[in-house]
Amino acid sequence: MDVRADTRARIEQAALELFTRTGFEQVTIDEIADAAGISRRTFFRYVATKADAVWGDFGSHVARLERLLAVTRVDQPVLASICAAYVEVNDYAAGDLPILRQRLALILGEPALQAHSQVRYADVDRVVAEHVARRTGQTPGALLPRLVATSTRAAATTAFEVWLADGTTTLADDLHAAFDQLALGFPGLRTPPSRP
Amino acid sequence: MDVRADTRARIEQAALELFTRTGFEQVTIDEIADAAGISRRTFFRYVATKADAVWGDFGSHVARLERLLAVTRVDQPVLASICAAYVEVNDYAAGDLPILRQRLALILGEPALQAHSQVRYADVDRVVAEHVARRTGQTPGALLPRLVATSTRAAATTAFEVWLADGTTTLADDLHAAFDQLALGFPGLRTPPSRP
DNA sequence: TGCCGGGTGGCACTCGGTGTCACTAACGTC
DNA sequence: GACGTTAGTGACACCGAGTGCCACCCGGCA
Repeated sequence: MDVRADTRARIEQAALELFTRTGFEQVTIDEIADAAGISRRTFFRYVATKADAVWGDFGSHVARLERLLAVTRVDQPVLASICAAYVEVNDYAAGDLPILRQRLALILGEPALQAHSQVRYADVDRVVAEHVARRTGQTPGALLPRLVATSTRAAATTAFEVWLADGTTTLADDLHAAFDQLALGFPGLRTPPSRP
Repeated sequence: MDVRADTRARIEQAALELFTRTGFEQVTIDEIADAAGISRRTFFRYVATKADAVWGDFGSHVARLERLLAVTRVDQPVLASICAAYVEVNDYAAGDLPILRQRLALILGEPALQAHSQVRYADVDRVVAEHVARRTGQTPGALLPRLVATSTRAAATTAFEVWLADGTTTLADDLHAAFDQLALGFPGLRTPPSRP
């Protein structure tokens, strides 16, 4: 089982490097396989699709988010609990930030990966919607749980974009900033461009 | 040019019918082409990808949204202007609602089409973000314009989902309900499940 | 008649993704 | 030591989406 983890890491590393250098669409599975020292067939034994090579094990991320949401205190506002969970899940060590940047740049920049992300985010939305439903006593399919799930994810995605583009801010700060706007109904919209 | 519009309509009609009956992934381009009475090669002259057969000319939709946003009055709240534009763009005639339902069921239900929708929505987000940027004097890449764009689209998508699943409500009502929640910072979260 | 341009179909090709089979290297059992 | 088992791998064939290229047809026009 150690071999598997090793080759999987080699695949992801090779894919990430080739994608960022040449562009997602331009890179062929054979090229990734060659770079990773495996065959084309073996590539698909480790990674379901080409796009999945960029997302590590996102499933465990979602599972962690779900666990965090399950143990939130009831006296905490719902949006705050979701924000805290997002922040915690995305609390990377400083050494991992460069790879995170690389991944995010691909996911947010390459159209094919943008498209694929929707499928991945569907799991996140489901988990958040169930959390909101539990908290408000509604069904997960009702308007409010769905809306909170999709718009908080929109907030998180936007925070990621800003964090990636800016380069000086903290991911946690950007997440908090986005969630604050959301929770207060966009007070920034009522602030004119220039006024002391 | 009349021939083109006709065959294009035949393609979309055949695709929509086959997709809803058999499922998006199961249907082959050859089958759509056969049903539309054209060759496989001609199919791709009218429709860029298999997924595009479901989205009519979404580009004109986005252009209409952009025009509507451009002429909004300055004294109208920004979120209200976006909501009104969404409602207006999606104001279908009663006779077109069945086809809209069919389309939406596919787009929101089939994973492959969900994924593709992300690319389509990127244009909508850009238009809305530019509108918000104009109104607030910020750049379209700043946090607030991006966030408003993505979360209003999330609201619209959720409204579509609820409208599709419910069957008794009006699309305009669902859109207004979602935007109201958003504009007020989710007052529904502060309402306990059962209390007179 | 010849020319031209739009619309079309056929064909070959690339590439992502899947199913199948054979091979090898462990590993334990008799 | 011979044997079956199992995990991991590679080779091959196959399917479907999408693209490039070329030949064809047909209506308009000089």
